[in-house]
Amino acid sequence: MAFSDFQQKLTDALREFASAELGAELAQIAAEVPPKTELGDLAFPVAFELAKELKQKTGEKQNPRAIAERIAPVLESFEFVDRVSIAGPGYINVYYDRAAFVASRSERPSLAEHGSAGDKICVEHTSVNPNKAAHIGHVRNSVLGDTFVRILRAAGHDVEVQNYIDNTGVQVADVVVGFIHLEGMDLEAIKSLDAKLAGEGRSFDYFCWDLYTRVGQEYQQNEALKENRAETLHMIEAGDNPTAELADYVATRNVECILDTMERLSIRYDLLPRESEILHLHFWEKAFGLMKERETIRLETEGKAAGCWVMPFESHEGSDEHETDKILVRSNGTVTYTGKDIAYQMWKLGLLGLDFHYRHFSTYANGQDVWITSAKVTANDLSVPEFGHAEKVYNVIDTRQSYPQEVVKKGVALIFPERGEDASVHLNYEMVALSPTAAEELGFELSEEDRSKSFVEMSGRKGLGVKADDLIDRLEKDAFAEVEKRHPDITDEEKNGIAHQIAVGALRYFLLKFTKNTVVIFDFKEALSFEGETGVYCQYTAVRANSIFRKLDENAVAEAYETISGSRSAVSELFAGEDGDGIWSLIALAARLDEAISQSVNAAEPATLARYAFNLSKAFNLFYHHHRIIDESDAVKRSVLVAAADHAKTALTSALATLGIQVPERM
RNA sequence: GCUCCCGUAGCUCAGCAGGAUAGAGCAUCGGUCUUCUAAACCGAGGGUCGCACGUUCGAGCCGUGCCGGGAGCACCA
Repeated sequence: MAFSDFQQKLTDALREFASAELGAELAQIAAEVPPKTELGDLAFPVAFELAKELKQKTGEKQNPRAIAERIAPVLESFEFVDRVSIAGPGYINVYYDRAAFVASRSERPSLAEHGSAGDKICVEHTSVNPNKAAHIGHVRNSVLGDTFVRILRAAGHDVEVQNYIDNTGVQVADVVVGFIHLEGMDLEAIKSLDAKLAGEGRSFDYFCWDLYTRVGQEYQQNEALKENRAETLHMIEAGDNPTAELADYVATRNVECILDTMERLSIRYDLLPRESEILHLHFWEKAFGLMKERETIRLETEGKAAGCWVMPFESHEGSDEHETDKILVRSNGTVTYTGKDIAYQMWKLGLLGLDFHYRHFSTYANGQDVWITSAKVTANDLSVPEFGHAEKVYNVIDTRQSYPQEVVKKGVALIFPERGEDASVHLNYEMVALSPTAAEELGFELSEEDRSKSFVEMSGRKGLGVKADDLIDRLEKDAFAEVEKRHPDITDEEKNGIAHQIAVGALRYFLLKFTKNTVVIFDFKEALSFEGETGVYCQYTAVRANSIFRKLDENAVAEAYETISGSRSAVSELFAGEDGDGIWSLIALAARLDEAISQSVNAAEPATLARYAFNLSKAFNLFYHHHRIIDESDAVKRSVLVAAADHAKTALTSALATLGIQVPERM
């Protein structure tokens, strides 16, 4: 049984007691982890609240300590509770039975079993415009999304991962304009360029990155090119023409490149829904019809938005410059992104009444398949899984898009009030910006104004950004050098493998340690660090733990648990002794993994789990420096130390896996 | 103008649903490797939690006002 189960039982008992004996109905019972191990494993400040409530009821002043005294025996009656103490003005501190707990080997009944079947959750993340290489800002989105997916799965949910491909948007059009009008290329020329780049070890998405920047610069002085953009965008949206075909090739190649980048970080997808299918399979028309039917939108006949279909939006004030309502259909009849997203969200929730066709896109090295949407029915080499039909949807999107996301959420809720606004969650996070120093290290000339700012925003259009693959390459190179220092004897292949795991650990943790609404100001020194609060520190800790078990006999762990079970009183004595609190605090922290995961889920905040992994690592290192495990001569103590290390290792490895961080055999 | 977010140690950030003496990393200074990996550990210094009022037994957290910073309010996404 885990600590979370203990807490559940105790709060239930408390609630019942308060109701039956004191006549107080407690809706929520606060519980907290005491600041120090000596103060117990769980604390209830509930006596303060009860004192207040009883005073209101009876008019008599109540002493919280006296109430706490009455509650203590109730909690003490549980077999997993060793004792209860009243501390300070009336805290009820619960101490678990340490010897009994440590004896139960922490086999994780993987939280998966807690989940109820059928509550499918859909998480959309990454959704990088397929017109250039991914940069560090995109990676924050992907790492947050992927980690949240892992956390949801660890909490027992069935999750489907979607990466939306905006293959018919302005950004793709811009690169297409570059290929056609700046490079003078047709589809065949692009294909041979692609082959040539591959031969030179250069990548297509990097070429597009530079080309996109050039197009952006050219627009500023070339009006004709801007006209080409509008025309190109129109051709791409319409489909079935050479420009659209060219755009499809460019977008698809960029998707492949971006998926390769993400695969380096162990980030994978189930489905790639494309905007072209939203258009061609008439998802919008269907949603549009439903919205008109339910009168959630109206056709504007006068004012600035005359001729547009808009959704009323009262919570935002209008002004001279800004409209109150959100335009979904432009006066020329085309649909805005927000409009298309409403249709897409409805599909995700299984509310649209239409479906995509699907085509197998590729298979990952681990055997997982990725599917992509298709406008046409295709012959399937594998049976197509069911996509969409989710109970709940999380959209991992930059906080700057909060306003349109609010419109989307409201739009869906207005059409399907029975599902409400809760069905769709905008998992928003702040951007990644560059420190002025980092921008200069990338070779960008900064204006006086930029230099005085605390950060510089990245810009795909200006080509200002840290490309994901560049950063991973650099991390792998640095990690390789560190591995070589420590293990000169192993093969390069092994070194590369370890360096890769370290690089991924460093990068993922770096992006997860900040809470979502903190702007990450990217700094090379910090991102490349392998010391202190980093993923590498956590990995190193787990590696240390593993090397203990590697040096122990094969069945030493099983024997340790047997010894503990057979000598309960000696174990209790040990825990009551001078090393007791120290050893127990590690075991207790390891037992809180479930709580860290459910907190992460409830707050939709992966940083919570990242911090937990770091704190557990610190606790293990403290323990490690305090005790010699293998050399311990006292058999009982040695067994407890082995069991404590085992509890910690299991929890840490599991926490790291949930963060998408692997533990190398050595490093 | 309106909406949202932020302000905690020199720097970068945590701080759970309001609870016990406000924490971590980095940086600085001083200690630890014949040992289960020193990518580590221990110690020291460093705080009017932006300011002011209020609610509460109790406020970094809640409310109001102010100051300072950021983002958004497109027929872009």
